[in-house]
Amino acid sequence: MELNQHIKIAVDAIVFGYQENSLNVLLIKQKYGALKNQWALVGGFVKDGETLHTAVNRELAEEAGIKVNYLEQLYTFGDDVNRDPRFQVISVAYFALVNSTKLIIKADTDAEDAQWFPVNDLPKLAFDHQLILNTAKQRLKNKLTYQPIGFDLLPKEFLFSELENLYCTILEKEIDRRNFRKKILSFGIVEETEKFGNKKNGRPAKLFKFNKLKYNKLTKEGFIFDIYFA
Amino acid sequence: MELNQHIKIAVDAIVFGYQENSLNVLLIKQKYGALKNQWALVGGFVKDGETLHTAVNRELAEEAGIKVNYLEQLYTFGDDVNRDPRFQVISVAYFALVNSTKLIIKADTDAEDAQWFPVNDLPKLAFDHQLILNTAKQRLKNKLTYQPIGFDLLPKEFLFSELENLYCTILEKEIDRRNFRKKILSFGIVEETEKFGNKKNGRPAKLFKFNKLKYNKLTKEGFIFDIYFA
DNA sequence: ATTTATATGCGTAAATTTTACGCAAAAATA
DNA sequence: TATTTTTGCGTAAAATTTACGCATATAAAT
Repeated sequence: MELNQHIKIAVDAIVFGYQENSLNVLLIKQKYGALKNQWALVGGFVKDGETLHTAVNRELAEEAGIKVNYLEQLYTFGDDVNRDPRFQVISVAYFALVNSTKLIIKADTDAEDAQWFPVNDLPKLAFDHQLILNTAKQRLKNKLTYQPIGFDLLPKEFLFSELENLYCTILEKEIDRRNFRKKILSFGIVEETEKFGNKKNGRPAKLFKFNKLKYNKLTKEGFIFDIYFA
Repeated sequence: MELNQHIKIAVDAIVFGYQENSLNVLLIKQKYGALKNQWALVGGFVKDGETLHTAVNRELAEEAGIKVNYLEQLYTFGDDVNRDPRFQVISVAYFALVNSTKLIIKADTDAEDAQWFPVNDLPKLAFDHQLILNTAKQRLKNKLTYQPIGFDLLPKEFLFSELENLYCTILEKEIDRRNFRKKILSFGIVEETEKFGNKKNGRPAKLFKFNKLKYNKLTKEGFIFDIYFA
């Protein structure tokens, strides 16, 4: 077979975190190479013999040193042959969620600098990374309504007000606090703990936790997570 | 930059059609090459300088000679480095819908054979194409409930019973005929024509058509297509 | 010609879910 | 002690979903 193909393949990861009522994304500035001094998504070329999944996990470890709560393939970008000015590169983008309250970005990585940026206040990004990020934002917005992935952005135990704010912030919508709580609780996948959060004001609020096992069980029985608010 | 990468990139297309109350998929059997005498999805290697979109459209034209109603990227398969026994190949899979009632596929030429197969009665497929197909089936099932893509499998003008059967068949569910009709009509995106279908038995049924422009307009205003039946 | 079978088109009551709030309780602060 | 703030629970009205009934229009059977 004559196959003269010189296209290269890369993986990129959009890592979302949620801090102080803001949806943030992890960006990297590399020490060396083509991306020196430019903010970019975590990512790099796939190595021979490596799977896509291995490649993206390796990049997450090497460049950011983080363990994500959620990771799924987002989209493969290859409709602009000049998206990388050096040569033709197709990028398989992944979409990751972390509980960023416990994130410490290691110093001894390939990255010169790594920082959280609010998705609504980003610096100029390398290549077509802004397009990739927009796609990821849209996916997150959609998926939040039909899969229980919001929990992957919060600590294991959280307040209902935190969950509610996360939904309002990401979906950019007003949601009635009481109806939101009722609906989430009606699913039976979130459980009350004995602990209380430490907010300054108001009545002390119980901490809740997401029961993933219960969710998986219910899903097998036909349950469909769905929260949409007009 | 030292980049010694030998992974090759291909595109594959899962083409769905709907005939005689059956969801079918288009398969190709090549007479030469690595896929000789094996049923496989439409697909092939991406050429240097070609976009993914161009590549998949080229393959659809070359191998099947069809014009599809709907095309979207499905998933990129690259988590099994031996999915192609020859060398490491990553495949970007696309998902296509056609109105196969008036479709003439390029049958049995000297280079290949092309045929429709019911998705529930398939021959053994090449490589990991069965996995790709399963992914596509699941995507179709999901998407059918939240995007008006069922119309892309039917003729421009169709009977309500045809639309209803399509939903029942693909979702593998019983749906109340009268409630289904009411719900679809309530969206205001399907219009009655003056024409009637030619069924053998029963009261003559009006032909309907999908108004895509209206759908796009409503979507901009916040409308969300959604048909789920317990 | 009349009856029977089949599929269509419209309607409606009951059950369920969503929506829009009211309000008391538990804490911090003035 | 009063005020402010946030939480937690409740409930009535509105909207939607669900489960059907039934007349109608045609072809096929008698």
